[in-house]
Amino acid sequence: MNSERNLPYYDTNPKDIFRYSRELLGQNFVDVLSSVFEDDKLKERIDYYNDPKGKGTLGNLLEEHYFFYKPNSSPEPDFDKAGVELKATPYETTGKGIKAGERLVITMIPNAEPIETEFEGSHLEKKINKILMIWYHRIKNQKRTEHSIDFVNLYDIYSKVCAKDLKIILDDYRTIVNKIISGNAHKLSEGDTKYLGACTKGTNAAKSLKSQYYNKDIPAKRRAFSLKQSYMTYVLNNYVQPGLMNYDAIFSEEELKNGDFDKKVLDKINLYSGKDVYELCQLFSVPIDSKSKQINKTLVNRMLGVNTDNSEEFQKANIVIKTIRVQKNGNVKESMSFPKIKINEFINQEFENSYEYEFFETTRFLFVVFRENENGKYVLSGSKFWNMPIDELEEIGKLEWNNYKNKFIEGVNFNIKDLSCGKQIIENDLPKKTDTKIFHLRPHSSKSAYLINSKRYGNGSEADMDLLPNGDKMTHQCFWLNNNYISKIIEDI
DNA sequence: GCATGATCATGC
DNA sequence: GCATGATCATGC
Repeated sequence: MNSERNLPYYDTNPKDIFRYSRELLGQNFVDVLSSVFEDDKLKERIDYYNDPKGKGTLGNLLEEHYFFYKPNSSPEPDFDKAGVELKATPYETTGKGIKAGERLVITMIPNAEPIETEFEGSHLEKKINKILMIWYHRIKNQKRTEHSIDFVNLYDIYSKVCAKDLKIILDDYRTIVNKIISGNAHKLSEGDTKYLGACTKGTNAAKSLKSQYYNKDIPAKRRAFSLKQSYMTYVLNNYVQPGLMNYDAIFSEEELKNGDFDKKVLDKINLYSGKDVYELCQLFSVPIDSKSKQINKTLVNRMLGVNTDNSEEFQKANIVIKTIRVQKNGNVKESMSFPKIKINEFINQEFENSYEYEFFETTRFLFVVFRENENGKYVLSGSKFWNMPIDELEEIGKLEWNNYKNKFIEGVNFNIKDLSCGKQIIENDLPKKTDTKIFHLRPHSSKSAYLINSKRYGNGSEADMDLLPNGDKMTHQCFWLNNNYISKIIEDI
């Protein structure tokens, strides 16, 4: 069909497509349209692609008006003769550099028919093995068509640089396929896997449940295979613009030959089970500083054989290392903190689109447990990977999250309490940890600071406070994963 | 001994 | 100075 068209490039060879694509560099999407349309028609097209409710995506724009083929949702690659899939994808600038703006959605996971058990020869393989990535700079409040196209790369999963990634992607494919075949498609979550994820499709995924092929009783959200945002950030900073990020890798290609990344990680840590923190410090020549709060995390990185704060694989997979101390009495010593919230953003979100939902759905944790022995020393007892089960997140998590949101909207009341030691603490009537099962909200700042009825309290500064709807301010808050919830997760290690 | 509010340590 | 990870301290 393509042969009938008079294309400005050969669409049978990936290299020709790539060369032609590179001519986009430095242009924005208006430039692309301007070379094809004039006047009213140009204006109409620009408006069409800027309409946030419209179906025209920037990817469609390029397909239709730069590569000159009709957008389709076929399971075949976009450039079928060359076997190349086209993806326009955003990147963003952050304080620390650049990051991928989104996960890269590849192709729908079938729900009405069997899933292909082998990656090789699958629909996914056809769509993912060669991807022409066209990266545009997404800037807040800028019109979509004005984003500039800054990078173009041909991602080849079978290339040398991706060799290690492929092993992990194959692991991930197996994980997802196994969950679907066992009739658990409704329990899929992006946190289940490392580079390849099963993401929900559409903003109303929760409302558009479909019956699953392997379990007729329980419907599941429609999901798509995607490359996780954390992985895309790595691709951007290492394959597209090499040298921007540097992390030590845990494994060589040879070590990953047979897959099974998770087990190999756990083995590396469990090798040191039974040793206390003091012994481990000596073993890894880590200075012993009793006041250091991150010594255990440093030790975990050493056990994994990396000298950077995080490893390449964990960075790509959005795996977060959390060290956990369990006291003699069996209790987890502390709840686990997360980034602080911004109350005025928090109350204007729906749970399904919230930072917390996104965080817990996509993040995979490596819990490393240190248990206190009879001498009061903390001894490494083991480790496990964990991500929050999606049903807990969507039922209990949602309820608890909404209780906080509603309380903020309704109004927070304070009680100023003078302690006998001369200090003052400010109590509030937000839901308490005891009211929750999974997570609770608590202060998180360097100092406490409040503005209540125009009066200041606490030792902190303006920067320690967050604005409430009624104009009062309170110390920055963040969600904490309850220590007793964590206890149950790690009781077997 | 635990819950809750307050604060510390580190790296950039 | 701030984000992040982690831990402390008081009162019940």
